[in-house]
Amino acid sequence: MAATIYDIAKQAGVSSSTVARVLRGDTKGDRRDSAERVRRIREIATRLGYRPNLRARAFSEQRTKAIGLLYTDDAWVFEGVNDQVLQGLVRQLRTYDHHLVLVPIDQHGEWEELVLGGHLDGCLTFQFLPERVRTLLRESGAPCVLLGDNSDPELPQIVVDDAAGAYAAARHLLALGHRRIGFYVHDTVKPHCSIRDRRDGFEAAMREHALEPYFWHSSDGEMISILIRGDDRPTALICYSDLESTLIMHAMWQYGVKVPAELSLIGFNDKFATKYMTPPLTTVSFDANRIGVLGAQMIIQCIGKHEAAGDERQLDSRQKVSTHLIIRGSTAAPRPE
Amino acid sequence: MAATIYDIAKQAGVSSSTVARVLRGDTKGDRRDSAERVRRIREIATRLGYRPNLRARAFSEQRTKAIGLLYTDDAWVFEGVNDQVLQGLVRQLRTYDHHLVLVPIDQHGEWEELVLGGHLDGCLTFQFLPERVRTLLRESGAPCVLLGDNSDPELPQIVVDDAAGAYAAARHLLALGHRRIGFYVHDTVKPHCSIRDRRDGFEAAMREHALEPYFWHSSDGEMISILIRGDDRPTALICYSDLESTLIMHAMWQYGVKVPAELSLIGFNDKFATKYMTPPLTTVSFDANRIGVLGAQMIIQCIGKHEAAGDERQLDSRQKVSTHLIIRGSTAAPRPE
DNA sequence: CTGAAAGCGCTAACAT
DNA sequence: ATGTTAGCGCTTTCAG
Repeated sequence: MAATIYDIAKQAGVSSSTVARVLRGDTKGDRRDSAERVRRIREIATRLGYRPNLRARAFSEQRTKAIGLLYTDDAWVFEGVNDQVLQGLVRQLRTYDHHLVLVPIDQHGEWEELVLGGHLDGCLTFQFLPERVRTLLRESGAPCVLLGDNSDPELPQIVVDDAAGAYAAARHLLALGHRRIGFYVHDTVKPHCSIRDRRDGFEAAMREHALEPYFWHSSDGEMISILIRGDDRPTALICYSDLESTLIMHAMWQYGVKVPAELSLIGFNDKFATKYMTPPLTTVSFDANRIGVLGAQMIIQCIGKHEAAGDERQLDSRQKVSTHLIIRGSTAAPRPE
Repeated sequence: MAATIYDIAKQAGVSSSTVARVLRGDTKGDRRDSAERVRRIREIATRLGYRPNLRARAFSEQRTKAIGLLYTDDAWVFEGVNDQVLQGLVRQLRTYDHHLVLVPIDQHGEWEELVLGGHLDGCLTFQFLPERVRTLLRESGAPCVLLGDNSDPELPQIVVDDAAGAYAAARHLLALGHRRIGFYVHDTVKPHCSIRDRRDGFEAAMREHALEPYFWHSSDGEMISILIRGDDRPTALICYSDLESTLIMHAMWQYGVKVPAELSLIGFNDKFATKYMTPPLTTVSFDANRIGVLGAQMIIQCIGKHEAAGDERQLDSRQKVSTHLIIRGSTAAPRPE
């Protein structure tokens, strides 16, 4: 049986609240005897291997120090760059003495218990959540922060400057002399604000040159057939993510279309493997880890338990993470026609 | 303010324990008036939007339904195939009404509070943990299950049949006619039982043919220089993971060594992208998701709270997940010399 | 079948 | 500065 403050109190011959105070470090004891007592209490606590019972504390303080990461789609959390967001998030939360709980939102609604039952002090999410979820969240009173999503202006959020990234990508291609440039999103990609934002950035750059901004939201099969059709095919393609880049790069290799000589390719996200593609992929990159770090700061701030450590300045409720273009081997000037 | 069982009790004119029982479904009420009461209590609970307070319940029941995933190395959790393990784990735990907490083990030892403070009913880990961690775990009384690790025979574990996978890989190469075959591990790979196991499987196959089982544990630079040196270089390489495959495949492309004509390559793990490498990678695959599912079942079984739903048979405390070889384009018969 | 009451271990307001 | 006491909301035993 684990030791409690009562056990310590009994052995030390003091009251439990004294023990609690001493152990919390709330001891201004200047007087001699007091200091001695403090020392003894500490000593007994150590000897007994005392550890505060977190369940009791959570009950008493009415908070668990648990932050939930809500998601409906596993792939979106684990398969993209969001794994890096997760890393940053978890580590940063630990520095605030909080921990992260993974909460997949399923049909059965067990997750509702978690949220409404007060097990979570706050929530984070990568995605625009179903209306029902958002209603429940509001009801629960737990604050919620959006990670890499700007679909709900009401919520504090960490967003990526996707538009700037796509704009830079397009400008790079334009500078190389490309004119027929397309933007491609695989049709299995779930709706997300980044699609809109990246497309916007791309189109802005094209408009500046009065060029047609081709856009495809289709299966890889369809996209590939467009790319290998001889006439009027784009000479450069900006892909929504590294998924598309991978598929297209592979298909071009199969069909003998040379990258970058016959087709320039730009991806998004800079996943590890794309650096080792043949050729290495030119890609738009951003510091995903930082999204997690900022998200952690933001949710802690929202919970408002931050007050004690008031040394950090307030974060604005909308943080933007910048993007930058990494130029590698998959882009080059188009072949003269 | 959230409604409690007392609020309901007052409105229904019954005691709180009656409410608790009814809400738990522990109602054998056959008698007329009783059934009516039950109905009314339920009705009031719904109207008040009652949700059991999880913090109070955790305190009372002395368990949180939280399972911790302990890890020291972010990469090992998020960057390999373990993300799939995670997916399976989280989903399966939900079906048991438990949730997963990510617990990075850091220097500062805040994680100790979590474990020793009784916030976790059980633990899982991918890695052989530092001695100190294991001691504390034992002390805390929370059961611990190993995922894809067999380094501690005392603990229940889910392991991968890595030896069989490597054996199959080697047999495939031998059948193609290769004789100089190597096994390569990148020197940044952290120590893990799978290295030993895969190597063992490889060596077993080589021994059957009385062939020398080359083994390298080195930087990619060193490995590459061996592969491009003309004489006596291996004609086939089994890589410890897809990391090595990716690096080697890329380097061979750079140096103009044809895969598979001049070098056959086999990877491990079957990550998404390897299917789209040029050429597509022959690889050893296993159902990573299943490791998570089994891990969840195992830890729940260890916690012993499973008893209520005794419909499932006991799991043996050592589960093995099988591997199989996926033959794609990166392996072929060696060039005649 | 129902109600009363103890207990889970800690925090915090209040009294000394 | 220290002790007393009242919660926090649920589960569970024990009477009735």
